[in-house]
Amino acid sequence: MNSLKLFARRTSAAFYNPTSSFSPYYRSLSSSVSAPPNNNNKLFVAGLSWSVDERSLLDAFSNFGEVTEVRIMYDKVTGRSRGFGFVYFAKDDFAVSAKDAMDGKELLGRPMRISFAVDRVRGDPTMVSRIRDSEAAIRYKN
DNA sequence: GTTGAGCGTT
Repeated sequence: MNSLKLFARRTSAAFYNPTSSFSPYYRSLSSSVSAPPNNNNKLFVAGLSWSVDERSLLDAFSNFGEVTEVRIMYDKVTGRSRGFGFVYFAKDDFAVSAKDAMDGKELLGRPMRISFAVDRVRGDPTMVSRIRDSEAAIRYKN
């Protein structure tokens, strides 16, 4: 019974909508005190060409400010790129301007889709807000 | 020699 309710709640669109009172983020929005689900200094970069490595990703993003770390996710067995990665900036402003400039731009022939990274939480599946990043960045500011 | 939406390690 309870597990059924939980399933229904988690699969509802309201659960994933931070503006909904069904969402676990609703309280943090109301109080604007808790940690935001989005990191404004970490970028999630998807749509990467298989041949893009961390070096070329760093080169592409280091013009916008200090990049503290770059990661590309590789397949455990084949060792090939999974086509997405993360870029960590020293400041939020760097990430914001990098996203604005690079989102949709091509790297090695493929357009990158960039958004602000969400924190992965142990256990639960990662929840990605369905609202636009630009909107989220404003909404979750501080 | 392949594929193409996505939110990850210690």
